[in-house]
Amino acid sequence: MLHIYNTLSRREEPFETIEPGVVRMYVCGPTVYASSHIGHALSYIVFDVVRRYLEYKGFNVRHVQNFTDVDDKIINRSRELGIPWDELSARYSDEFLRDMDALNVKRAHEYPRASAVIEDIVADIARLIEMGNAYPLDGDVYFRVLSDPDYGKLSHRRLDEMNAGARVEVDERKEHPMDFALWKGAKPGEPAWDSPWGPGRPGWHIECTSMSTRSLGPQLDIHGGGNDLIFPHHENEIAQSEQLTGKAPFARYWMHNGWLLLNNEKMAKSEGNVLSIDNVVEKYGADAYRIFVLSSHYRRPLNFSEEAVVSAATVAERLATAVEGAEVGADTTAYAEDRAEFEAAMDDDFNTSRALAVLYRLATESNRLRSSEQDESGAASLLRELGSVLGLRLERWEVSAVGVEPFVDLLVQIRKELRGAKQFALADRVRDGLRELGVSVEDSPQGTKWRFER
RNA sequence: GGCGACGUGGCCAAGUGGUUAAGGCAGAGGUUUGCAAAACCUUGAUCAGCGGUUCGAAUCCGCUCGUCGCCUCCA
Repeated sequence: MLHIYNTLSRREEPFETIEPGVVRMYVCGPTVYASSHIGHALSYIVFDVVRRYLEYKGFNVRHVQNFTDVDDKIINRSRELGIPWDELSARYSDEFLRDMDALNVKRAHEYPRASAVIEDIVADIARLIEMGNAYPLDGDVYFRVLSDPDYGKLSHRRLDEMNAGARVEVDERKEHPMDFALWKGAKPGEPAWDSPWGPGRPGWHIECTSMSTRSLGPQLDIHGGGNDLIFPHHENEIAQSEQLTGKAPFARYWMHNGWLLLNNEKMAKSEGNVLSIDNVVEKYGADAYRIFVLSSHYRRPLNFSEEAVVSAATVAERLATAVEGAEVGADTTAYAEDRAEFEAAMDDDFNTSRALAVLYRLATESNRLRSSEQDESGAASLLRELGSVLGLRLERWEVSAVGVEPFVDLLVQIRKELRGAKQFALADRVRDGLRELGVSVEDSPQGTKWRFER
């Protein structure tokens, strides 16, 4: 049985859904004001694997992920660039989807946008005011944290222990320093929507409440996001949602991934130490980055290093080699133990590191059988199947070098004739020359194969 | 100040009370190869330090040292 670590209880809990067989999963999406980086990629790969594994287990997963497309950072950036905010957010949300496709992250079933649900948000805020959980203030609206007796239960902090204003100056007009904005009154020139409290835009946290309840109902099975979202974002979502719907828990399992570090420091735009997704995918390949991410447990912080990703790229090649040319969809019953071990690892709060060890063993097995001229298709098929649960494509890397293939084929054919004539010096010159051009040539009893090298 | 994560062989990383501490990368040796490449086989650690609990600890407790994160920008 699947067990998931729940941030709320700080324990692993057996996974039981609200509705049998159905998983309602909401993952916090990006604020689309700039390119996403490989830290974001880590998070979405983690939740992609969660989804894929749940689907493998037979659950009908309903996966919703929002785009935050109205907020201060977007407004600021659009001013800097002189581009309308909606154009800017559309540009980066499109780019985000392309990046996710490149990483083989399955698309969510729905991508609600904050700007498209303003009416719902206004209605929810009005209701919170009506119930006494929120109060208007000079065109803004704030959530009254003291109205939620459980406030702090996710992050396990108490209001009186928190160091309000540690990073941001406290607005003295608020009733309580931790009260947070549901609605922000617009300053001149800012994007604004009409509301009972004057023109403005939604605060950050309320959009997730409005969107998740509209898309998935008042209660979720899984709510996920990065570690840093625990406080305040998810804490505030819980407070709003549970007060609003009167139903608790808002989400049964709160999952949070650890942070990606670069040079042992948090990867963040403000630190200036970010690597772009397309850059890494192009250089190492999507499988390599996924293997790098999945080789450690998702809740642990992970340090990005050239060496670790290169190592993952080597592994990706090895796995791809092991399934290359093998019959697809062969009988895997002989490998039931390997499958069971993979499932046991994944059932243990998605222990992908252990799960990968099963794939490595299958790769070795497949290669060994093949080289001893036995049928490797069972091992290879299971490797493909379990690999796809981890979102691995297991394809050799190909350059879209349009039109050069016939020339390479010709050179390889000529080299074959030279070898046949024992003209090894010349044959090696061809091979070395091709390698310098990025083409590796491999001889085997079955013939000669060549491929582009990264 | 409050809350939390972590320190396992050169590198990455499982394992959280009990036979020989998974696995991968790199390195070394070997098989194969005209030579290579790919593949396969073999090969290394007593778990940051100190003290304690226990018949028994990497695994529990305490302290020390070190690293990282959160406390209204953030996946």
